Amino acid sequence: MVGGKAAASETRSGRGERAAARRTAILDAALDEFSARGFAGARLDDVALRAGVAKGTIYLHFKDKEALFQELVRTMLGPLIAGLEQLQASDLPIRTVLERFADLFVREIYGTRRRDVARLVITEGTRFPELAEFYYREVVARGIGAMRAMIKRAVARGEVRHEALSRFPQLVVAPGLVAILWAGLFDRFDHLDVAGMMRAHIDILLERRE
Amino acid sequence: MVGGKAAASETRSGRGERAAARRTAILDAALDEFSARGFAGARLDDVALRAGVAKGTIYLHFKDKEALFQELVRTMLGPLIAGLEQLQASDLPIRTVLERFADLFVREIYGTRRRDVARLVITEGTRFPELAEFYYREVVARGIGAMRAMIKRAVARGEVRHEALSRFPQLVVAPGLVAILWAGLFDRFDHLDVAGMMRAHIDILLERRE
Amino acid sequence: MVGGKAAASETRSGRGERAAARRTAILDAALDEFSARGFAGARLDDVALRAGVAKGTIYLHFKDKEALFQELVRTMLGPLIAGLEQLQASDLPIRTVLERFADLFVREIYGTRRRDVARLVITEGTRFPELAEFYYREVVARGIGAMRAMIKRAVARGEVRHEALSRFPQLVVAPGLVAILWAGLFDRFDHLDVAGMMRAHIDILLERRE
Amino acid sequence: MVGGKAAASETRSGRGERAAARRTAILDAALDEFSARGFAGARLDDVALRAGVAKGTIYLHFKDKEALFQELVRTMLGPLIAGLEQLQASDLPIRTVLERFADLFVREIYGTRRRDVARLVITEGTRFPELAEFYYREVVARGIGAMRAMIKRAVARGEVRHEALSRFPQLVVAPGLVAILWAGLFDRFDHLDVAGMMRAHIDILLERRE
DNA sequence: GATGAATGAGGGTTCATTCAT
DNA sequence: TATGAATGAACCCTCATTCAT
Repeated sequence: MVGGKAAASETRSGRGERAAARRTAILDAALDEFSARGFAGARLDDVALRAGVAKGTIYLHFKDKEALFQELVRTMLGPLIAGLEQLQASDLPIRTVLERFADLFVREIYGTRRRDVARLVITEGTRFPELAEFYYREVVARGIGAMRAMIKRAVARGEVRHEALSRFPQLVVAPGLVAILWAGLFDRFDHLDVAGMMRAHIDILLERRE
Repeated sequence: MVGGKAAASETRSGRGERAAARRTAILDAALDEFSARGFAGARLDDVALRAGVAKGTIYLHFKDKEALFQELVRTMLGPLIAGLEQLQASDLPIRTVLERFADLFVREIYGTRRRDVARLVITEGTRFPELAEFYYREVVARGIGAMRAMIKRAVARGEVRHEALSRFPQLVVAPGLVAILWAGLFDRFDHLDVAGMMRAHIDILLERRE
Repeated sequence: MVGGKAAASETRSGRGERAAARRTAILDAALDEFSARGFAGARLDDVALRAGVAKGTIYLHFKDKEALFQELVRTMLGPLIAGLEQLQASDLPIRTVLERFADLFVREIYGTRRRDVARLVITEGTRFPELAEFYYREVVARGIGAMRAMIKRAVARGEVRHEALSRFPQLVVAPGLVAILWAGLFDRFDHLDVAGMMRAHIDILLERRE
Repeated sequence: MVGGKAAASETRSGRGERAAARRTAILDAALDEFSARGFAGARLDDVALRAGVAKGTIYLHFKDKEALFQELVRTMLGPLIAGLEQLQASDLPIRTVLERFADLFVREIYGTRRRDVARLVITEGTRFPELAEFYYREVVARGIGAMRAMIKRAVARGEVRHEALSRFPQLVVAPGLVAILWAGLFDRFDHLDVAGMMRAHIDILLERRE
């Protein structure tokens, strides 16, 4: 993404710009390597090679391997957290909310490299207890809470018939997890039409029959 | 040398019995360590310590670290594959099948150490392409196929209204995945009633309302 | 000192014996390297090479580079501390005490590898504050105290005329320091007859004229 | 380019003056760092930080880390060498010479940063053979020679009774070494009155009793 | 001259694997 | 068979040195 050879043509761009580009290149490369080999299995040598920088350069931007990993996650998933807040407040019909949610998921996570970051959170979470805790507090607990509130309202309005769904909002997001894991493990054998699956899922939750 | 000094202390249990016990102890210990630290992060030193054997002993039973990991998975999940076959043939009502399936999952996977093995397959699958392929072929493809066949029959019988479900049997097992991942990541913050969730899930799929 | 080739002929010697021999070989090699290059400059690779072991073997015996250094010092100078206690109690004529002291120094420190260890304490002490403190408490403070007590007694008996000497017992041991430092820095240019210097020193302190 | 934009801000102080100030700042900072961590342990990053210059600037003034070290020593101890020559020629009473010598030591070395430089020569001398050789030739050999000559004269005059002292002039300077080393290692535990010790030392050498 | 980002060789440490006992 | 000391390749990280700006 940021090639060494391009330096000459970048004469114009300022120092900070180049530094940011390098940082991004390192994060990109790190995502590739962590995804392919996991945190412990990834080698910073390979990250550097892939990013087109020297090994030492990584340490100009990140304190150590763990910081690189954590910043990778924060940088890429952080912005999504803000987006979550809006859903909570919305008073739209539940179908609209779920469709937007599914659409957001497919376009902003499943369809981007964030999918791999999410996979990393899932697969490495156990080894980074604070990371798991952070995501529980900032994303999961809030998301589950918001979802539960919306479902309760939808039940009250008669939009949702399964009252039990409010006790297990996890059921709403379960297909998203399956999509992310399937992509990493089995998509090469059998491609999964995630958008279609999400639509079917919503139809089932809301009892629309074909 | 055979039948030498050690004979007296071997009393009843045969050599093979002791060897098997050791093998099991190593697999048990390996599961603990791999679960806690991942494949790359686990140390055979710790596995040996936990198993109560010397480090070298591991190599008498397993070719190397990777073989230990693969055999751990095969040993613990293998028997389940056989069980899967039976479901396929059954001609019971879909609700009964799903309830048995959920029950089986909760008792035989979620409630046992197999849960951790399943987690390992999910979290380390990417680093073991053949493992992923093996599980795709032996478990996932077959399971998805069987599930799809059953759903189609159920749709034909009018037991299931959502025809799209047969296109995405993944939706049926999605909560199982959530349960396994939740247990490893967030259960310490917020315990999940998995059996309850599975019941709610089935009710939603089959449109029973409370 | 402990050659790898000799292994075959050591079949008889027990495991612990070999381990001790290796430990000694590593300490020997470490002393050489630390003496030649200082703590920071010494490479464990070279220590291992010189000791005839693999680099990893060092870590079977010592936690890390610093522990190796500290144990080197403790192992080699520790026994001397015990010897110090005896001098304190003695009621012999001051000349006898000083002569024995000088003799002990020349034979047990200056004439052995302990000389290099002592040099290391002096040259690296600043970088190992606890080491410096340990030696201050265990060796220097006690030694100075014992020396002062003996000098006071000697002054009272008329064996020593310079009462100020009891205020600065450091003057008694100063030539020992010079000897140790001279050996490391200048002996190759100009050999110093340490035993002779110590005799002259005592004569001066006790005012015997030739 | 020469006499360009910077000219205005340079007002009175010439370019050379500023360069010299920088050089001095670097040497000062280097002394601090080398003293605290030794040659190998000191980081040029820290030297630059402490000197208030960029890391690269050090290389405008010194070829490399070793040159910085060597120049530090030469710059600070060089002037003393000249002073040594005078003593040799003097024909004053030995007591006067020794008192001046002690006074010079306390004021010009022990009481200044030269004390730390001297410590460095002692502690790092082994790792810089040419430095050790240089100091042997320029300082030690000459100093010892001058001292010996003076002592012989003093013996001839009857000022000194211990003829052996001329064989071991090291005994005259030994307390100076003790002072320098004590300052770095133990002064924080037990302060040493160096001036008092030097006076006592001279009294002992010259047999004045209290 | 001055800067500080970038480099990459080097070194401490870990750990899977081997093998003599 | 079982052991665990020994090995050494591999990897993270540091830091002296360079060089484009």
